[in-house]
Parts: sequence; C-alpha cells; structure tokens
Amino acid sequence: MAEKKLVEAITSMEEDFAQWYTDVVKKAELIDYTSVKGCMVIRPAGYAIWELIQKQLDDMFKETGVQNAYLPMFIPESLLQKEKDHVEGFAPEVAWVTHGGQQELQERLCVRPTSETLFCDYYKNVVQSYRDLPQVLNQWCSVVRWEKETRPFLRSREFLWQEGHTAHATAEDAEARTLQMLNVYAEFLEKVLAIPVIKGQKTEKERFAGAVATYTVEALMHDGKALQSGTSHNFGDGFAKAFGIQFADRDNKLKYVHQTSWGVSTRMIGGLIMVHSDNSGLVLPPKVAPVQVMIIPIQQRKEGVLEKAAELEEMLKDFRVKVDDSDKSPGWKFSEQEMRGIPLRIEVGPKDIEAGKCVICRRDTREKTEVPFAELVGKVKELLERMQTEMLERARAHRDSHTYVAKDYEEFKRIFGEKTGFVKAMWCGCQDCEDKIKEELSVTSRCMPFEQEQLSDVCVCCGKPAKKMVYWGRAY
RNA sequence: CGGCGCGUGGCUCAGCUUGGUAGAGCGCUGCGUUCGGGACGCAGAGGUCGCAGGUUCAAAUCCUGUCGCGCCGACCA
Repeated sequence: MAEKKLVEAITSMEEDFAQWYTDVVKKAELIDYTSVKGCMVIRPAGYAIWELIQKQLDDMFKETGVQNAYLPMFIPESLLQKEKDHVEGFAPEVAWVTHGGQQELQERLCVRPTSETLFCDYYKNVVQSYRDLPQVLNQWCSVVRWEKETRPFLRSREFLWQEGHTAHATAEDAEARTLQMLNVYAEFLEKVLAIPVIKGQKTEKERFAGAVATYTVEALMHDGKALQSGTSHNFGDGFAKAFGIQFADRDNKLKYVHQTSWGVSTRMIGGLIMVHSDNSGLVLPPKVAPVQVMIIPIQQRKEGVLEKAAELEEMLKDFRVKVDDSDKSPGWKFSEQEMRGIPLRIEVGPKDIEAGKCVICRRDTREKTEVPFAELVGKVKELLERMQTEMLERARAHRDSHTYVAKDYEEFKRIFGEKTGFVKAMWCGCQDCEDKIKEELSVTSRCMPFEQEQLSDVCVCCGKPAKKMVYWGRAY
C-alpha cells in the first residue's frame, strides 16, 4: 500500500525537498527564525535532541580521556593571523567586534569561527615538558561564521558544536588521536543517530585551513546529496611552529608539539532529519528522541481512561514517556506525535481497557501492534531497540542503492546527469581534475575512503594513472 | 556578492493595478457538545499594514530611499 499522507501542512519531499526540510523543522518545532538572518532559536524540542547528542557523545569522549574546558569567544586579530593558511581560510567569514560601549577598541576582536588559535595560545603557556603531554581538551560552545546563504541546522551563522584540540609529543600520537576521534564520530553517527557513514580522508583541495590531513565522515541524505557530518584534523607541527608551542623531551631537546582538532555540530540534526524523516514529519531514532513514547488516551473523559494512561506512564518510567492529555481530538494527537518524530505511540481507550491491552504504533513503519498491559514494558523495549537498528539498516540500504561506480568520464557525467548519490571513481590525485569536475558537474570529492577498491587503473577524469578511489557527490 | 521572491493580528495570506472606516482562514480565550487518523456550535480578544521621507484634503495602496527575511547560485561545517 502506498504511504498514506496524513499531514497536509508538510510539502512532500518528492515535490520540493528544500521546502519539505523547512516544513519538517518548523512543524516539529525544532527551530524558529529570528530577526537576524542565519541566527535561529533552537526551541525546546530541538535543544532536547542536542542535549541527548551532547550527553552520549561527551561520554564517549571521556572514555578516551578527553577533558572539557572553556575558552573565550573573542580572539584578538593578531592571534588569529599567526597561522597563514588558517587565517586565509576563515577571514572571509569572521564577524568582528570593533567597539566596547562607545569606545573603539585598539585591537579589534574576532568572534571565534573556531578556536585553534586560542588553544594554541593556551598550550604555549602550559606545555613545557613531555610530562605535560598529551593535552586532550574539548569544549562545547557556539561559533560564528558569517555565511551568506543560511539554512536551519545545516548552515547558520551561529551554531553549536564541540571542538576538541589536542597536543602530542610525536607525530604518531597526533595521527593516532586524529583517527581515534574520527572513529568515535563514525560509531556515534551509526549507533546513536542511525546514520551510516563513509570514513575517509579529504583531498588537499577540501582539507581544513592549516591542516596536514583532514579526515571526514560523509553521509548520504534522502535526496542523494552528501553531508559532511564530522571532521578530524591532523595539524602536524604547523600551528606549533606558528605559535611557538615547544616542550623539552626526554632527551632534553626542545621540540614542537603535534596537534589535532576535531568537531561535530548541530548540523548533525539536519542530517538526522534528511536521512530518516518522511512526508508526515520528523522521524527520530529512539536514542536521540527526547520523548520516546507518547501515550494517547482515547475518550479520555470516560471514567478510568486517564487513570489507565497514568498507570502505563508509571510502568514505562524507565523510558522517556509522556501522556498527551490535552483536549485535542485523538487524530490531532496522532499527527502531532508523527510530526514531532516520537518513536512510539500508545493508544489506550475504553475498548482496550476492557480487553486488558493497548495499541502500539511505530513512527517509522506505522506498524500497529496490540499488546496486553502485562507485556507492555518488554514490548516497548523491544520495539525501540528494533526501530533503532532497522533505521540504520534502512539508511544503509538507501545509501548503498544510491552509490554508483563510474570508470570513465562519459559514465561519470551520465550518472550525475541522471541520478543523485555517491559515485565511486578513480582519481589521479591532481587538483585540475577536481576543479574540472566541480566546474562541469557541481560535484566535489567527498573523501578518499579508507576502504579502497581498485575500480580501474586510470583517473575517471583525465585518464592518467590513478592513485586513489574517491567518493564523489553533490554536497550540502 | 549575483538572481528570484516576500514584508498587513501569533501563523498563512487577501486587499495595492484604479488612494476614501483594515479583511479572511487557521490559531488563541470562555462555555457546551465531541473523541480509535488533524470534530463542531455559540460568544470573544487581538493589527501604529517592516522603517524613514515625499505627493495628497486623504496613503496598506502612489513615489523615493532604507532595513530585514526566505529560496537558488558562487564560497563554506
């Protein structure tokens, strides 16, 4: 049976994907616009998702020895300019503070677009000996990048994120940490957000400003576009040299530290929406659903109905559960539950109470199950777990069925002309080919995956000997 | 920064061409009837029409300027 469209207020994704996205975000009450372009109110429903992300990710960080800290929001211009590539990368989009009250500042301050320079300035002071290493710090904060085009969660001028910054005694330690954090991101995205990712390295063209290597986790959205969902950078000793971060090693020689940084942002919430949601609204994986179960009483004014609903709520208190006892009609409540992406809905009315059971309806499949009250807790647990796994499986199946292989440029062009998704193709390693592909097809290299395949011996673009297999795609 | 579109109750918009008492639907408040996929009746509240000039007896409407927002490009998480 075709999917029944129940909510007229949401534009269908087939009709207009961008509008669908905006509708879902608004209807689920995740954000509200404000009078400043690109600056969003993250409403309670949206912020609760972020809190669940933060909590689970923060736990994973700490298991690897990360400590949290907080550094200032302002960076003096002179500090920002110490690392040349870095400042060139970010200068076009920084916001500046020029006045304190009425008085013009002697040195203007940039609102952090990222905090490498501040961490460097700090590490320069606290790192003296190899005994002070490694430094493994993270901060949860907001950063500002003055984007021209903005979209809720995907690209806002101020956004929430975490940025980890580490300093190590050796290049090997720094590289190991860079990859370790990338793996944490990949695991988090798959296990918690149910978003499958491709792990790999960015090409030189797509690398972070000032990094020697940038690793990424790339996800495929429902419309076939790619979303860079998390990055981890190895800076080598470039920043250390620019900022003078040196330590005395065991051999009593003065050496520069090797650094990394890694971050994910509220952008992941945008990914969550574009991977799982449907034409009825938001669909959330249970692990990041602020409300996992909504109990909807039917004919709630009849004696015993609300009492039963409260009883079920108490039985389910180990889950994030709520009762919708507002005086809206049941149909309204069903639609609300769906727009807000609440994984499970329990319907309970006089008929059920008499029969000693209730109805559970899954958000993702809309599958309804009748469950005796005595089996409710076990069934809810089972359904939430199943939903979490099946959402990942479905997303993976979608990604795999939208991943293509191209062996020559004609095929490459034809695929991007006809389809949307990832295309795996060989690459010679030169930026000219990347530029040409971007120019002609608006397609960029997403990453050189860790899992390499030898699809052919020559570059898909120029025909010269190939160095790497690359995932290509159109990106958000 | 270029292209397109839009600023009128909380929301979506009509009214503007041709100047003349600010409208509708939804939402909101109260009361009553309803309740297994966005129920209904009755009674209410709510707007200096983005902002600033100008034209006019009279401006949401015409003119000039300005600010802001959304979408699409280029650039970027």
